[in-house]
Amino acid sequence: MKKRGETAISPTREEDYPEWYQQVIKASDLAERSAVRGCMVIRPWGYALWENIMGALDAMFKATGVQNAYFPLFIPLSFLEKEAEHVEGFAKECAVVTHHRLEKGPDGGLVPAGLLQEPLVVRPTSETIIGDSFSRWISSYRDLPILINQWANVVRWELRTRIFLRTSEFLWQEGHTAHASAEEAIERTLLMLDIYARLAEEYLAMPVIKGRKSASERFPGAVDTFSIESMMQDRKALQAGTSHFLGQNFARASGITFQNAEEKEEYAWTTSWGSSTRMIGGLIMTHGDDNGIILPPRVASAHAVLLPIYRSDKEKAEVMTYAGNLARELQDVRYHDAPLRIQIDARDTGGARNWDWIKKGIPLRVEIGPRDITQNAVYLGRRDKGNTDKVSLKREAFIGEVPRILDEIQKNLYERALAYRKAYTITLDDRDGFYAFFTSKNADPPEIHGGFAFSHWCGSQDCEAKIKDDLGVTIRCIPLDAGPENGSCICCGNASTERVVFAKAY
RNA sequence: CGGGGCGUGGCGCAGUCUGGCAGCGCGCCUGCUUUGGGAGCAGGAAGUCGGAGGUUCAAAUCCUCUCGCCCCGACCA
Repeated sequence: MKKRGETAISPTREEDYPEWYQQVIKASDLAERSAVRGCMVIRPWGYALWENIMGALDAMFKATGVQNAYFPLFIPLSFLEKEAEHVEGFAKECAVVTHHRLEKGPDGGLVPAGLLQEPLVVRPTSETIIGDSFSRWISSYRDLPILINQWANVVRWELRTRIFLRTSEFLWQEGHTAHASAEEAIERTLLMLDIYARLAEEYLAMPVIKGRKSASERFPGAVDTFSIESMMQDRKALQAGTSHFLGQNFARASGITFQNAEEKEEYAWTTSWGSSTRMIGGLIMTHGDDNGIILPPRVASAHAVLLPIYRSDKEKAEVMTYAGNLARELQDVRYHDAPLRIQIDARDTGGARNWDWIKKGIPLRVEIGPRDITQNAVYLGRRDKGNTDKVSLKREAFIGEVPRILDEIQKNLYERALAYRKAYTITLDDRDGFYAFFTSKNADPPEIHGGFAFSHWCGSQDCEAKIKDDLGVTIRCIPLDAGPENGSCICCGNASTERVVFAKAY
């Protein structure tokens, strides 16, 4: 690792973005690779972040009537087979449990024994097993809607993993609802999409585009898939949450029926929606800089760290008392209906201690030394500003101002990310310009290039596939807030009625 | 799963071509001196050189096999 270099993280984003991503996670103590292929260990600093994300989402879900429940990790193979498209979508990445016992093998090691009659699939998602429950819970239209969420881990046996963005096991929430009408189910699908957008924009400070997926990007078995899409600092798109209208496909597969008011039996209309630890990857790539991650205050693992500065033992005692009292007072301050999260780092490691917290992305660093005690003040550094850009504030004023300062940081991060996205979002109507936009000037390694292109698409899967083959660019979504507009397809030139978002994607 | 690259103390790396005591920087531990922007000096701990097998008097280095990681591609949240 570079010491006393220009930046705390090496390489920089510019030099090697994927490697920067790995290094920044390592340097921030968010997570690390594990002994198990493709799986990660989420360390306390990262898990606290996830807990805050969970807390925010969970409250929003519950405010719309959703209840939490828990379903088994194991899914009978036969359940997965019930929905044809669904099987096809997930079959390749399923982990399968075939045995239930270990025995001593001939060479002293343990070998699986006790073959299961029916193999169990480790859930890649839970539509089928939850559908099984729904089929028994629902008999009348009076039982509907049913609005369930579970916080769980899922396993998808990925060929290529990237920490937080695509791991074989990941943590997520999956919501599953059943309704008496298609309209109500669609309304729920879009409502949950809105909640994901709110989480991203208000809590993670990540501007997103809400949209509908093209048929080829749809969830296996869904009638319609919606997503929120966000631009990372390498200008690739990251899908940070998805919401699916499943029509009656899964109801049919799982036998979820109800008797309507006219005494007729009908299949229910279902939805599912999910968001995962992948959002943490998005957070890192949206806000991180060459000195580490930058945590938005609303979800930050901690809001402020107090850094006592002292020479003698006598000074240390005084400074520690001052810091301890300050910490207690700060913990009584409410920030968005919760106490401030405060840490004290009393390590006697000089300036290196500062850099640790910069790399960890904590919003506020509060230095407290003898000088501050004399002046009844604190010396404040902000992660959204330069590392040496610090100000002295009177103690009482600081305590009163913290929520406002945190909100200002939150806003700055959002504005910065939005400005970045705007700078690399382009409306393109000519094919050559489109190809040039998505082609790097350097072949190996390619520099950071491209972005989001709003272009017309005729709706043909052939055009979509051609652009993907030629450029590695896909349709991220068909934006919901854009109205119809006549134009010609960026690929084939045929008539088109709307613009879609093209980008390279994670 | 195909192509490329890389595995050497916690992190970053040199050493491999041309076999000969396992090294460097940072971090860590102890002591002293320091301290408002990555402190200095002295001492110290920490490695089955990814793993297995082979060649050799001798292997981090050569050969065979294998595992893992990273990048690109296909697939996916």
